[in-house]
Amino acid sequence: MDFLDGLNPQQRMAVSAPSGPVLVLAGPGSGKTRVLIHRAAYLVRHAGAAPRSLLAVTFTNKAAREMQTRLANLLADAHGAGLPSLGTFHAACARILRREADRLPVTRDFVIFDDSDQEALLRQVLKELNLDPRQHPPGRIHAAISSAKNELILPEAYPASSYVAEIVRRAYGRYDQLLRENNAFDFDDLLVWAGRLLRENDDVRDRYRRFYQHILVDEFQDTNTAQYELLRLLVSDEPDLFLVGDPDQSIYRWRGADYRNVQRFQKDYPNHRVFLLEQNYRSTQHILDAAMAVIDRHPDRQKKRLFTDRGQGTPIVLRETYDEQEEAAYVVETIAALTLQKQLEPRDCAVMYRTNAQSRALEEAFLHANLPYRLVGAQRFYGRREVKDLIAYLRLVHNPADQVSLLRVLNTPPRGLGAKSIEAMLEAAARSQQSPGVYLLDLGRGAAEAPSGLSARAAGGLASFGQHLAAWRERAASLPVAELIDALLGSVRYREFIDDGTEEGEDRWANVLELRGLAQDYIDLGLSEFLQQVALVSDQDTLTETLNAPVLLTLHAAKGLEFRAVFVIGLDDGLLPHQRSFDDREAMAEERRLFYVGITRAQDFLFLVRAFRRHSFGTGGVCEPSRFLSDIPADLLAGDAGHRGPTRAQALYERQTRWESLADAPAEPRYRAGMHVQHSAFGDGIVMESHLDREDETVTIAFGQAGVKRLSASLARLEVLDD
DNA sequence: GCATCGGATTTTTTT
DNA sequence: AATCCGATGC
Repeated sequence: MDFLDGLNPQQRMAVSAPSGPVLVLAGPGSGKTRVLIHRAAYLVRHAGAAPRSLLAVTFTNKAAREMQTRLANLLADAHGAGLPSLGTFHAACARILRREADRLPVTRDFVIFDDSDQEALLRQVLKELNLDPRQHPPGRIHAAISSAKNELILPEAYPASSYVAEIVRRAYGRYDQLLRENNAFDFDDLLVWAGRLLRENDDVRDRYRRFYQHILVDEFQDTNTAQYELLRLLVSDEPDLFLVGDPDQSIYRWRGADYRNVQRFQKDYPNHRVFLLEQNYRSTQHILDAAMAVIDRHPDRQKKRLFTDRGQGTPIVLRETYDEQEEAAYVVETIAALTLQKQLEPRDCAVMYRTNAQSRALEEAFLHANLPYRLVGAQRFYGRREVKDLIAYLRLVHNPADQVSLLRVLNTPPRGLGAKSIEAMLEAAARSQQSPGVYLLDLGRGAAEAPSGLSARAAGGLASFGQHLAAWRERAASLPVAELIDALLGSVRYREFIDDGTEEGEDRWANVLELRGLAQDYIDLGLSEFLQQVALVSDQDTLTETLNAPVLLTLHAAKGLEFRAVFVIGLDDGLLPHQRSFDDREAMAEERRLFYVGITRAQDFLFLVRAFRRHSFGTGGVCEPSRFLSDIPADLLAGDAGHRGPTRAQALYERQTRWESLADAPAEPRYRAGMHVQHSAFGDGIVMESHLDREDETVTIAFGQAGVKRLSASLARLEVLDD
């Protein structure tokens, strides 16, 4: 079969374009991922490219994974020649940096600092510089440093244009220094240093240029300066660059993304070709018309005309509710009604909002209705304390120079090492010109002098920690990660610390075991690769595909997804567009695009919802409808936009009756009592009970070895052996 | 060294 | 309103 079949003429032209710089401007739902994947396949099948000479980069792991699977299918019989390199910008950079570590101010064992590590390090910096973290919030300084890095501005070049800027400049310099001392890169460094490596080492650059002859980029509108420069360094003078993107969907400006890279590219590569994908395969014409009405108000943009052959569809519903409770109730009720009428499945529905805080009212409403839901983002698995603790232990074992991790675990669980002992230890380490971790190792085997002025107990505690660390390091060299974790947890009696017998304690311990299970799943990965995996994979992936429930997510998180029914809630001026964007033209334009992204996620049904009154920060206020709403022509809309006032009692009553009928028609649990399952850490077991809760399925299993455990189905990776 | 209290803070967050 | 951080007191 020819894989150009099934593509429309525009898609086909883009896919089979001659080698060279290509820009595909693709409207929402126009099959841009499809085009990217087919282009990769085309290069291998028709242009005779070696799969390995392809590099495809995406922004999310999810996109990378999807591409991987689909590409593997397309290239199924061309196996043996290997598969293209495929991953996120950050993962690709980490791979390169690891390989070329001897040219860098870190060792091959460097670790990757995430946001909370970065903030911890910044707190340390502020302390050193005698700055009050209240007046200079670490988060804000971190943001400033991050955008400087994304703009490729080095600390020395950071403009000290104001007092605050001077503070940032100094913090930035010291922060970077400390990162090197910790043998660490932060997220942004991965891009910055990969670029630096290629810029400063001609031989390395030539090597990669020869190796990657074809580069493909997804969501190009979201690249930042560092990423764009990196691309320029990676391609030769006659580049085969295939970029896919949509400037109308650029929503990460505040993270340094610059859709003007699209224009920059057109200027830098005057011989490029542009392809426009305008046919939409996702939404009804009503939805597209509304989307275009919103985005056409956007100044200076290349106009795209979106069309579909899916027909007009149903009108868009605009609904004004009294407050956020009624807003949430309306959403739940409507989803309930749609699913009861069998118009669609619960999983076909999504609720999108501007800020995470808005999920709260929704969660309560779903909870009250006894309906399950799936929440994207918010409470992150890797953000949980116990998970971070364990990762910090592993990182310390892997890289004793990692001071941030050391300080995190040194007294966790408490072992009598308080602020004073730690200070003395840091001082002694500095005096012996060692990183604190290495110093503790020395102290453990009696090769270093104990810190002065400490109680025997504290000094003993430090030495004993050093001995433990040495023992773990020894084991790390020979044991799989999962077994190292066992040894570690056992020797610090972590379970006793975290699991206090309450339900919460059990959950915490279960999270620890899930991480262990993950290590078991990636049994082939060494400690280094495992840590990198953990650092670069976010848990957007925790989204359970199997649970049949509506999805709650921010508009940002919704990009790239589609649902039959979409509710965009909180359409109030001040929320969308967000108040903080009011006085910034560019920011307002981005709010508009954000709304556009939300609208264009919908396939069949679109609900736009707002509340007359909204409680924020304790004070309840009356709000105006979003200014974007007036851009949508009235003839596309249905609903009761003029209806105001407290209909709560009535709504409450209705809710009650509908929920009762719904309670017995929830989504199906995946596991049933009596099933025989296998867990990577606990072995074989029998399911005793399983139920759906808010965003997941909780399974109670009796394991032969490990006893009875309650696990969450989305994380546990259970394998069903037989029912 | 740990618990508790008080005060400040509150956009979005691919990696 | 709720949460998180830091300082204070035991």
